[in-house]
Amino acid sequence: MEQTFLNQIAAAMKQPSGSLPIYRQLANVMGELLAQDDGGVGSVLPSERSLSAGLGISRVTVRKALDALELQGRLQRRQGARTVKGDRMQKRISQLSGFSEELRCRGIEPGHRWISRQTVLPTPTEAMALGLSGTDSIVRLIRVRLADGMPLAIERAAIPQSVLPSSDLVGDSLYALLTELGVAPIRGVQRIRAGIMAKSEAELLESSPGAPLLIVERRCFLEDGRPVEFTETRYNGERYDFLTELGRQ
Amino acid sequence: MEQTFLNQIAAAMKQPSGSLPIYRQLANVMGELLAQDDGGVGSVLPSERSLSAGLGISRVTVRKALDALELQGRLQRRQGARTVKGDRMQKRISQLSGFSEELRCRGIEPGHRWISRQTVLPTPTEAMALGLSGTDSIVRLIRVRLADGMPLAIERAAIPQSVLPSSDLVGDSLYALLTELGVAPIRGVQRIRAGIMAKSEAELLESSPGAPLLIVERRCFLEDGRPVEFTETRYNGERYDFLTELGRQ
DNA sequence: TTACGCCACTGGTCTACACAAGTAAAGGTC
DNA sequence: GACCTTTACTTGTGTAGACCAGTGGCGTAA
Repeated sequence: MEQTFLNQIAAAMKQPSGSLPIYRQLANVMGELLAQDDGGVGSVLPSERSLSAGLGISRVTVRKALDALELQGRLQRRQGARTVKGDRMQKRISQLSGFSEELRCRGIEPGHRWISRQTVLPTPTEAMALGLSGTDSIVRLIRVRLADGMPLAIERAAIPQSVLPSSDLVGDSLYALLTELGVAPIRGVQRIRAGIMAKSEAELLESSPGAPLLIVERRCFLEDGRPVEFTETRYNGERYDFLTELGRQ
Repeated sequence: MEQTFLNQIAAAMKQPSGSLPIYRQLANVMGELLAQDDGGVGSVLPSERSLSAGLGISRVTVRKALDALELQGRLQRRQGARTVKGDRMQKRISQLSGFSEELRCRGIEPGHRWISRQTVLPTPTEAMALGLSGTDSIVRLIRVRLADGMPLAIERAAIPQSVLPSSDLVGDSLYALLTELGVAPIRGVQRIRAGIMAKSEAELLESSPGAPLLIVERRCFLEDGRPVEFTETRYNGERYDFLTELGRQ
């Protein structure tokens, strides 16, 4: 087992992969093998030293790759004992991903119904969140998000016009468009709170006034700190919840 | 500035701190200094090499400490440019910490009022969450959590009796006790959802029925996967919310 | 058979060095 | 003054080697 694993890694590492650092390549390759591998939780992996020797990579570099994989929960290490495969298959909510992507990961077919899509001036809240003056236009997108055809949430997104020139460009996936434009956000902060459904919201969500709402506000940034998006999503509290992992360290 | 910063670190590092690895000591010390320091975001920190030389620590070790701090968002690094102070002062919810600790970080004085504290048989939900049979006893702790004297949440914790022999041992902080017993949890999963306040809950929280609730269920484990704690906390949705960071990578 | 201790091996920490890649400021040229 | 080049310095990546501490299997002694 160990030898085959090592050979698989060696083979995969030989393929050119765009001049990534070695430790990152190794983490990617091992991550894929861990995902494919049928062996359940607890499968034993090659030791650091045999990886180092077998791949011709220094042990320090191997450890950097393993550090990353351990942080992701893909493997478990214990001093003195062998490194074994980890158990976290679920997505962490701390990942930055679009609504559709997240739902598909849960095995649910995402969808949406547009409520409005226009270029307007921001509300004070939106202007504050995006660091704009009141006279800088934004693109505001409001839609009902569907899960397997049922209304799940009301989403209200604001993007500076300097980032997204026109609301007409937006198709199904906002994230896909932002990626295409080269302004995909990579950092963000998120606030989660509870609320009560108003009558207008209850109609859109096919529920009843007074039902619980899970409200998520999200601000996303580019690497340089430029704000890209401010989104408020009001989930039907009876149909949705969040899973978070609480971390070592 | 740089020299004083270096001296402060050197002084703090001299104090014994329980045989932690050097890189962890350094990360802690620098973390505290970053928190105290009045210099705003962007303050320049000493270079890796000057830290290494000034403290008599190898650069690799210094880098491990800086890696940890960067991961926490306490500082920002850019190849070729100097390392500067970061902007995240808030705690990440993905940290595993007790209620009191978390509130103190927000500058609020925590408190609690016991409702009950007993050794009983688990409910089916608790037994499932803790991986127990229905005949294994648990310690169940129910209390109202206070923030600056105001009721903030109702907390209901279940701990296997094999972990916590008696409910009498529990004082103010459950986490402090678990740490003392050597069974402090280090991993966990958390579910966040919304609900509506019932009459009995509204009385305890000094609110009114129908108000929003933020419900957090948490399962915590030891390193080896042994469950330690299952807690449901029902926060007053009008007085509390969660902040999460969404992550690069 | 059981208990203990040894030992090979594992991951955890640390050092010292080297080169690559990026930044910013000093200095010169026009 | 505006612009470009040089240069000193920064962080990023990688290597080789060392020692420590914990694990688990094997052999030996009770």
